[in-house]
Amino acid sequence: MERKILHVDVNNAFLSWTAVYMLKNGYSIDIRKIPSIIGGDEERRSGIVLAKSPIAKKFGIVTGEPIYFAKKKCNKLEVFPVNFEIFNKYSNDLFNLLSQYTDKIERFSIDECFLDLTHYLNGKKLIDVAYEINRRIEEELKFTVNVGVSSNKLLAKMASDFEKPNKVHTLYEYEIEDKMWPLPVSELFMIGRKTVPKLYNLGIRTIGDLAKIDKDFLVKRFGKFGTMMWNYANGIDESEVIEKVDDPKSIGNSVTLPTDVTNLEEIEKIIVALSEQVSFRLRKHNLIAKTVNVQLRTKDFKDYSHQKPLKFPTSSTKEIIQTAKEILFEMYKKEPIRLVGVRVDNLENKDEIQLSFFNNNEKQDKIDDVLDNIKNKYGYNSVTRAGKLDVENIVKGKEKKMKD
DNA sequence: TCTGGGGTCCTAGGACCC
DNA sequence: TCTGGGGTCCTAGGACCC
Repeated sequence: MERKILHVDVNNAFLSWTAVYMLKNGYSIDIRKIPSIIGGDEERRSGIVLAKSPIAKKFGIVTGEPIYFAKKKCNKLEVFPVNFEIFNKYSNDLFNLLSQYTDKIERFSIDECFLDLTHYLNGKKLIDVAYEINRRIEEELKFTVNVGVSSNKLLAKMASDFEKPNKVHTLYEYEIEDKMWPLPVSELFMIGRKTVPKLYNLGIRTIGDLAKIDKDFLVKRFGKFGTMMWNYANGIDESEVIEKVDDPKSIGNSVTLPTDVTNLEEIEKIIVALSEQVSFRLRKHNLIAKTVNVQLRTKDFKDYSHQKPLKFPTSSTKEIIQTAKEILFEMYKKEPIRLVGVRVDNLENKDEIQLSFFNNNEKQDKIDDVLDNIKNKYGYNSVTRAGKLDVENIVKGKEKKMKD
């Protein structure tokens, strides 16, 4: 039986949400209608474009490029900061509205959802529901979305990417040849900047070229990825819309440093602050980790990562800091470091882990517990170790609030 | 005053075992 | 007595997404 799938994608999400928030709080200009971007902090060396207005786009500004370049393309460009508190609120508003239509809904990212309406249409037509959702979001939430309509997730997602903003598009199987095959192969989901040149070398320029090439040839050349590319180019995708109540598979925190650092003790302090944040989030999910991973990026953008199993699965701040430090000492080669990251992998539910494998250090758990409660009540930065304020500022400064 | 930060998944190659 | 080979697990690195 053919499935009834929608993909809902917020138009210029970060910029639109910031615009809605500002208008609501008395700002008279709609920043969606001027040359504007949402960008990182240039002083912190995280100055890249995260979202752009349609007018900014006309100046040739692209997502991901340095703000410095963007400003050169348009000298009237207005730059607004990131505020994830606002983004999460509007993301939840969107999700709650869409949840009225089906229980089978997947939050694919902060600004995208898949809906499976196969058993939830109650006699309505899928396309009518798509238009209704499109209209209701604009009226009730004051930002716009594109809605893609099809029989699987891949096609619905490709459809929502057609003409923007505020549009509803279908991409059914019988439309693939007309609507999808003429597009450049780079437009296909999962074909990124490294794969495009490889395909070009094989004479593959459009999604249609990819669809028509011999599948076995692609599989020999690209393995599993070849199978996936070929299936996608032919509009084949059996994956289910999954309501993701499931736990994360890894939790990480990384930070670009205001200046390159070569001093090991400095990097160590950063590692401590990052580990604290990671283990705090781990406990929030009631998870324990089996592996710790440390990432370093050198000043010329070379990334290194090393991992190490914890002696026993844990969410203890002390243990995670300890292991992260050991990894750092093993891997650090006296180079100038631009970015430092800590992440935990191989996560398990704390209640499900076998007791014999779980070294239950009640005293340490109690300390983490007390500090977590204070953080939950008064904010993450309310608890700070003596002499660590500078580092906290670097790590937490990323999340600094947008002041009017 | 050039290049974020959060993730997921895959793969090549080495270690180790029988 | 020159060099096996299959299976499994682990690690580092890299691809992609938003």
